Amino acid sequence: MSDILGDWKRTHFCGELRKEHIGRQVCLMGWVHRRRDHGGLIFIDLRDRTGIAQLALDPDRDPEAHAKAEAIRNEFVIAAIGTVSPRPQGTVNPKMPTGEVEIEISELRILNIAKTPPFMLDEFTEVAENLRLKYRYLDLRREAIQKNLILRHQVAQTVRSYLTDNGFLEIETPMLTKSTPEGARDYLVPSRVNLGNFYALPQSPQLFKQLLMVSGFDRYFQIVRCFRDEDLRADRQPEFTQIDCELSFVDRDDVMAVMEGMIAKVFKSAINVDVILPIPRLTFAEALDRYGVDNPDLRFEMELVNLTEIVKDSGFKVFAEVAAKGGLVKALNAKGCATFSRKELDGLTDFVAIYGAKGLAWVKIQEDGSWQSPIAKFFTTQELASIGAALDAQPGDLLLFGADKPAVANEALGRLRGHLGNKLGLANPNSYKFAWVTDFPLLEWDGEERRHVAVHHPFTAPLDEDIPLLDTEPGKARAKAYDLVLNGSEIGGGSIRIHNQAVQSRMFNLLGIGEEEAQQKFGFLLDALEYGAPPHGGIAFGLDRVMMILTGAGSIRDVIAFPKTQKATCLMSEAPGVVDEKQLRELGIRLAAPSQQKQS
RNA sequence: GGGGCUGUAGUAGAGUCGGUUACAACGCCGGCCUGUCACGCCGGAGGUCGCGGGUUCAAGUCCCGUCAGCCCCGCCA
Repeated sequence: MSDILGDWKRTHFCGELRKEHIGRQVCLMGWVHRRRDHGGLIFIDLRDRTGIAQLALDPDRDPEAHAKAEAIRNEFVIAAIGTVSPRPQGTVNPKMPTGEVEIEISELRILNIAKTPPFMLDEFTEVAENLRLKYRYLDLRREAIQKNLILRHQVAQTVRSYLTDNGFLEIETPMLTKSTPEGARDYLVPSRVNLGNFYALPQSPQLFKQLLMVSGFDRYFQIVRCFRDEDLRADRQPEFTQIDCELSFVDRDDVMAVMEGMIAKVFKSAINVDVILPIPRLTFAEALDRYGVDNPDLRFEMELVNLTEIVKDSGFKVFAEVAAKGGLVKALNAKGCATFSRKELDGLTDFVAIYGAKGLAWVKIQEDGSWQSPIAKFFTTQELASIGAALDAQPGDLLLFGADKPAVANEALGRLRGHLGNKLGLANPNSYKFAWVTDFPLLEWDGEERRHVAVHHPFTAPLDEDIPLLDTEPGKARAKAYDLVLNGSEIGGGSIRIHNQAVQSRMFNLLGIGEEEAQQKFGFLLDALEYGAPPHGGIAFGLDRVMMILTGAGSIRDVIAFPKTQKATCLMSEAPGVVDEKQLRELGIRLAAPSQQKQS
């Protein structure tokens, strides 16, 4: 049924043919996107990764090729030789880049037939994602997702050339490495030659890149896969890609300056957006105060306002008690939203409840300036005036209040701010607002484990002026850490590292990692720090998240060729799967009782 | 571990208050058609209503459970 390729050589890609090619004899190869059979004349839209070209088969001109074309169906793989011709007057298709020409086919070869695909591969058909993932190789033929992956390649190329131009060396680090405490759950790989021992897949090449600095490579980068066995989200996959960088003899400003240059170059080359440098900075404390979260969407205002001082002595017990217990009373002004219905307000209350808020007080400012609100009656005229002034309340505005422990009040209102920004269309999808967030706390108290844990990671250096705090109030020490935030998404983060063995040991101590454990888990790093480690620091960007923003993808799966489902399975390969008893025996592994295993 | 949404021909959907043979579109198959481009016209085939149980004279529809996909909380240094 199908023909051999023979000695045919492709001369052009489908999407590149233009008026300039008229008169040329060309040989195209690709997939049949669509066939239009007029009884006599047959048109075939031939597709490859560059686009679509129209093949014209005329029974009068070449009966043999035309007869062959009658059997052709969608997604057949064909090769065609013909002459690039102008389309007749009035039949030019301005919607297609190749719409001014067509190829008058003289010879046709069917290189492979194809079953009818389980779903249409055109740009119009919405397909359930589980089906797309099962037939991923077909889904990947579709233009939208091909464009994403092609852009991803271009971004990777831009990154490589920028970093190379700036003295970075691309060096690979192990995939089979050692499990370390702290951080995410590891993916483990059993060792056959060391029965009972396990490698861990890297959560990031953190320790190795620091050791490369100790080795004197000065600047390192890697576009590298990382693995974290945690639950998935729309922007989180168990294996994901980092643009991982480390630099020697630098402080924070040096890292941020080099890296924002890279980001600017990527955005210019990928989507022709000019990133204004330097990227503005705000401290973690300021971000929380003004936006409630450490990854604010800066495309719109609607900042949070702290009303704790104004309401702490008010007659509204809910607010007064929160203030008395050290909590926060904050509010935001949803401009022009006094028209919200009761149902919409309930929806907002449900939304903040997700983040632990027990309620959401509201005030609608009426056209006559009066306050419609269940809580207005609890405040004095003076208090109302102060609240109104603090929030710049105007007729038609909707004021929304949260009162809780600082963490809950900030997160609930901060997330509400982001939610409203999207709902009200304040977040312009064509706008790109970057910010560095700096001065993160070094440590965070873990109530469950009753110990401090590192906010960034255990190798992050404290601010020089906060080092004395490590002995007195470690929880107040700030870190030389920085995140790059874009449109409400954290796209990168890094820090200056501890390069002094004594400080690193002290850090482990603060984290409740004993000397023996530190030696066992991180001994090689501690040793290395004693052999002349330069001051160094670095950063890692989430390439997948960057690509989501550059492509406008709603899901991380749309920028990854073969992604996993929310349950971390691959619907195409059906990974993970069971393995032979023999394989397990070689690894010295015996499975727990079947009742403890997932049925499959 | 928890909350929510979805599941009906190959695809994406409609299906009212539980009531006749589950509907139209796209795709597919056949026929016709020499300038279409999401071609058009005529005809045809195609269904375990995710799966299991229950209520009922009667279930796509109501109830319970379960599976899968998605979104979220926890988790993700």
